[in-house]
Amino acid sequence: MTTDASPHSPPPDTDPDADLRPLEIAGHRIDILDGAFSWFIRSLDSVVSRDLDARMGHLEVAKGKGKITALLLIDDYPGIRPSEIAEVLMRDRPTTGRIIDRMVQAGLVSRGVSAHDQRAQSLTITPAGHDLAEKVREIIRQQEAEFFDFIAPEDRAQFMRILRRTYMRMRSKWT
Amino acid sequence: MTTDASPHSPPPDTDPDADLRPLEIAGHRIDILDGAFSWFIRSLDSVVSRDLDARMGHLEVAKGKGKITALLLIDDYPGIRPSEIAEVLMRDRPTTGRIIDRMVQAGLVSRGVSAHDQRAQSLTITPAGHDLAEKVREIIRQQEAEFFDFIAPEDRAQFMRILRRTYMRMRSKWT
DNA sequence: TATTGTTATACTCTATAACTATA
DNA sequence: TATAGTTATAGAGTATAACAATA
Repeated sequence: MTTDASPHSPPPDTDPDADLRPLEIAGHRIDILDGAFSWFIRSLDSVVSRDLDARMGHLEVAKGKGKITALLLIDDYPGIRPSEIAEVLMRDRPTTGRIIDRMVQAGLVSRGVSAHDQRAQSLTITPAGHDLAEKVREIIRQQEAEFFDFIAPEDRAQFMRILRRTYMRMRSKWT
Repeated sequence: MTTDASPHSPPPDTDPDADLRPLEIAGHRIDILDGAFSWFIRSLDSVVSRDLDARMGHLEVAKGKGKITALLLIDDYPGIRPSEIAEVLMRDRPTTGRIIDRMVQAGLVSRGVSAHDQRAQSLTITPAGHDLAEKVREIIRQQEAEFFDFIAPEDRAQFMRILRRTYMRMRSKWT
């Protein structure tokens, strides 16, 4: 474990018992919440999303969930359908449709009709959309490197493994 | 696609390499997103929050983040101040104030003036608020037991440890 | 009859800046 | 001057049900 002196060195994490102590904030123990997976996941989400919004600045896809994923999917899979995007997002179709509406209006994506099914749409990226996708990918890489730098190197692989597992299992609950 | 003959059978959980394979959804690999902590945390949040909302039904504190935490804090710490709640929530004071407004209007919480500082408020729970807090605690316990049942027993302690660490480190970023 | 996607409605949360009252 | 909290405003996401068109 390196002790690379960071400019803003965080509180001493040298205490091996730190992981076992009850959480204390503003002088109050957060007893009930401590121990609840849901509370941590929801709290983490707020902070990560706020940081991401700040990094996205005023790009078309800032704010909310789903826009980034939808953009990158369309960029990677020309002809993908809204319902497929909805499946990845675990959102309903009205919500997904509105996300796509925006991107079409912003000139990032264009809608076509699927060759195989007249009901379905075929989504493709525009040049402007592709440029944005590249920018977004770079921002995500930066956030991973800069924002999550506090995750101990020895924890990274394990954290990612558990997150992936959790995500895949959650999908089955979603139906 | 009509060539959708590919078997949909997801990887059996028995496969030890499942953790290493790229994620595939709706027949598409989610390459760039796979590997990003932010994406998993944000996706997990959506599902957990939706499940929680469903369990909360039409209780006063359903939907959104912060209401549950605020209610439980006030129930546990009579006289707590809005700014302390804001610190736990990692939210600004306008947002926190509005959460409290609601609870006051719903008769769950009452506002007083701090004995030590005329500027500050002293929040206390009402009988109705206390009853609700008890219900909420039970719902959270149920969700932890039922919804997160898919987290492998051997992963639980480690996942919680990493989540707690991550949460505490994130606080320093919040400022 | 089931599926793909849209429309309409009503309810939320969020961010920012400007304001007051007290310390 | 700094802190505690409020008000005002503008912008966005969310859930639900009902709808049209195609399979």
